[in-house]
Amino acid sequence: MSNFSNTSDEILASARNLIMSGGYNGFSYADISEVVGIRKASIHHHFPSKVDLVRELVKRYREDGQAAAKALEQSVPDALELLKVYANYWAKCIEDASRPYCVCALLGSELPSLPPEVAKEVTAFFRFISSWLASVIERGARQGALNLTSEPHVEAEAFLATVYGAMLSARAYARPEVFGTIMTPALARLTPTASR
Amino acid sequence: MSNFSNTSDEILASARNLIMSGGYNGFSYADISEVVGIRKASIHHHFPSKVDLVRELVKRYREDGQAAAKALEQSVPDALELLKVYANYWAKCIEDASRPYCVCALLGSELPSLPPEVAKEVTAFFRFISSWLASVIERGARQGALNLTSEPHVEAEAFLATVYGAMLSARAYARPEVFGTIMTPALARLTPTASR
DNA sequence: GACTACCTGCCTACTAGAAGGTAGACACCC
DNA sequence: GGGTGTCTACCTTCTAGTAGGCAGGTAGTC
Repeated sequence: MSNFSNTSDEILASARNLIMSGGYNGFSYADISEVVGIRKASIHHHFPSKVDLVRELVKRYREDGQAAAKALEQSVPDALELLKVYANYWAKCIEDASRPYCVCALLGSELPSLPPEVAKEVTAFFRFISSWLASVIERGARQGALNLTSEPHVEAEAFLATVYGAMLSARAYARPEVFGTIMTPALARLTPTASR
Repeated sequence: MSNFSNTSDEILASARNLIMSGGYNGFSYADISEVVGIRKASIHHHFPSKVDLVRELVKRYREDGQAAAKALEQSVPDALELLKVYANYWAKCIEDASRPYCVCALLGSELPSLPPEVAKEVTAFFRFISSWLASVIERGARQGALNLTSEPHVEAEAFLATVYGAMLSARAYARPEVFGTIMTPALARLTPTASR
């Protein structure tokens, strides 16, 4: 509560960036030490093991997501608008290359080879994000703000899959705009016919 | 051309399985040597470096995909049916856990940290699969076998993203049936209204 | 105020094991 | 005899992780 520019936060931030580009086995304590400007041993002081570090990282990632979701629901009452804001968040991240990939998308695909403690957190992230989207979509359907063709939870899974698939495509082709190309019609499909 | 049960094929097959679960940095020559029952040095005889091994692996993966796509187009003339067969191939792979993930999906998400030679092959795979899907969808639209709401190449990107996103979700929740849950409505949406 | 004790964050120096890779020998086969 | 496939033995570099020391700050006690 005293130190302003917290070292352990810097460690987590650089680990996040490194995972974002190469996954769990794609970075080492040496990589972090170079970025943060600290010795390897000092990282172990903050996070005794690599599992501790990544577990904490994913836990916070989920908690931050949960807080952002809550804030978003209060500031954006319209469900369709909310989904657009969510999609747009990723579009911006990918386009300006600031956070061009979701940490959990990468860890999720590596899931079978991840240490179980980390895998648990990653699964928890996906459960959160999918149930949040389902609740948003369910509410939107009740209010007539969304045009659904399936059950809300199915639409939520489809929407999530589209976002994460679009993220992969944007990366695989090295063409950030692909994300928008895929998301625009996906959002149009959810727009009520009256306002279309 | 002489050896029946080719050792280098066995090496490639086990590398494929290992990459499928943990990505490029998630396996080592020692892992392969255990599976194949051969010494590390013998693997270097077939594939001098790890880059050689994975480059060849992805190249063949793409070539096999191209051959399968060609064969599929001849045996399944209807575009919608073809997309169903393609989706069903992955559904089966995920459900019986034989090949529960696309090698290139994993390598694609790790793209920025991959050796450039490997990255090139992975990008080539995505370019192939997306242009193949676009051609199938374009043909289907011309023949009235598909119901499109966007340009064929946009529909192709959306379809591909859905497949790969659904793959990730199935893995992230450890629930194989999620793949089908997402793909069924996606395919229904492409079905012409007359036959719906 | 001074002494002691502890805590925090960082350091140097080190370890064991795993990583990718090499050198060279042996056996088999055309 | 030359090519192919395998082996043992080895190398270098990187990996996560440990041991122990030191500086600076804080808190308690006389």
